[in-house]
Amino acid sequence: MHESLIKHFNNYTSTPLTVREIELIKNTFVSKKIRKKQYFLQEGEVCKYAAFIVKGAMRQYSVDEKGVEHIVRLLIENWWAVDRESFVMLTPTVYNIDAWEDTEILLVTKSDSLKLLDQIPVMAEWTRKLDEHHAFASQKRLNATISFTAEKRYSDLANTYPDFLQRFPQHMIASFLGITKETLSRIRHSAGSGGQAAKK
Amino acid sequence: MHESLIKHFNNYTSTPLTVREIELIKNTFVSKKIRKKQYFLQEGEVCKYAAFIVKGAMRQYSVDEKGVEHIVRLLIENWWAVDRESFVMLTPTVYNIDAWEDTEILLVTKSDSLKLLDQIPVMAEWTRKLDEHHAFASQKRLNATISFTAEKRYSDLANTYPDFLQRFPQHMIASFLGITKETLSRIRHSAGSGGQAAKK
DNA sequence: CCGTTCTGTTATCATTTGTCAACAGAATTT
DNA sequence: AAATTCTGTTGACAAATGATAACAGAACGG
Repeated sequence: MHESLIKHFNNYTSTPLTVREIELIKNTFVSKKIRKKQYFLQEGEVCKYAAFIVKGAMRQYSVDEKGVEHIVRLLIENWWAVDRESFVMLTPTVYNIDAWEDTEILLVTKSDSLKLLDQIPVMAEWTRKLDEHHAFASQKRLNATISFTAEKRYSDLANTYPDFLQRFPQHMIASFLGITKETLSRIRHSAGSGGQAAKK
Repeated sequence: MHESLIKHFNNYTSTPLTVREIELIKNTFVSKKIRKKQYFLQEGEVCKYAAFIVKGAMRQYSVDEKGVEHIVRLLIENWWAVDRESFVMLTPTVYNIDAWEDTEILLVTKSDSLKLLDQIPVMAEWTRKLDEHHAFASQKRLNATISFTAEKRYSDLANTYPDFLQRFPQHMIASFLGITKETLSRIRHSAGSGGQAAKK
């Protein structure tokens, strides 16, 4: 069950984890299952856990005054479900995170993650790499959002994360792109070129 | 000249820098002046330096096929001008960074920054804090971009970074917000409520 | 099995934003 | 001082997107 997490660590570091370190990690991360539509985090709470997704799919979103959901992240296997600001600063979150598929996650608290950071030397490198990775992705997405048309953003998404289109319904993809589901529907049917419209 | 950089370091760490460490930093960061409209980085280059802005203002932007500039970041004193992906991965950048005011910066190369990371223990903490800070800001901006109207984004900007409105012309603010200058002009004049339209 | 919800599409109309063009005052350059 | 560029505004029109509603098949739950 922890195998994918170990793999994930090793993917981001130059030195593989030792047996002892692996044991430490296995003893620290707690496994949990979340059913479809269950909340992992709700607006107003403090995000007490960071969750590594072993299997399943989740989404992170805010809700505006009109009750409309705005999805800021879609999450699948090997991604982390966490509101980092709330997790690090211990402030109430403005986001909700819930499961879209039945999901299996590995939980760690802030204090436990800090302990691991002390006990496992390569954790520092891992954290840095992951942060960098995250910063790159954010920068790209921001640039795409202000520079590209909705159509281009959709085809980018289709190329970069084709899984998303299979696993999340269109209205969630639309929300993630910052457009309505009707607009996405039209984009898909007009600009059939890049779209996997007819894929079954 | 390096004072603001030292202050900046101490702001992000729990332990102040020692005299020796301060010397090290002063010897590593190279001062440079850039005149208004000069490039610090051009599309296609590798971003060899990270630049701490001591005084002045800069902007980072991409240019699309039609030649339109899309500003992804506006930068002033105590901010870092760098395309992190290019700097870290040594890949060609897709961005341009240039000076909007005559600007004084402190430069560091990747290898020098890694040396400092070895020699100064609190640098690791500093890096982490800065990355976190950056991640929080990115998340917020992303959420704002997909959730809020252009009008709300503008008033948010006016509240969060009032300096920007004074120091950058409106067409840059507009580009930064992902709208045209005409739209921004109209927003400012209709929704006078939150706007500092009449401020001199 | 039936009713309900969910999902995606389409149509119509309203709103927002973009595009193009013209303009005027300010700032800059020569 | 004159010419040029920069900046911000405005108008008219076009294009993109949103809002609302209706619809139908799929998936789901009792």
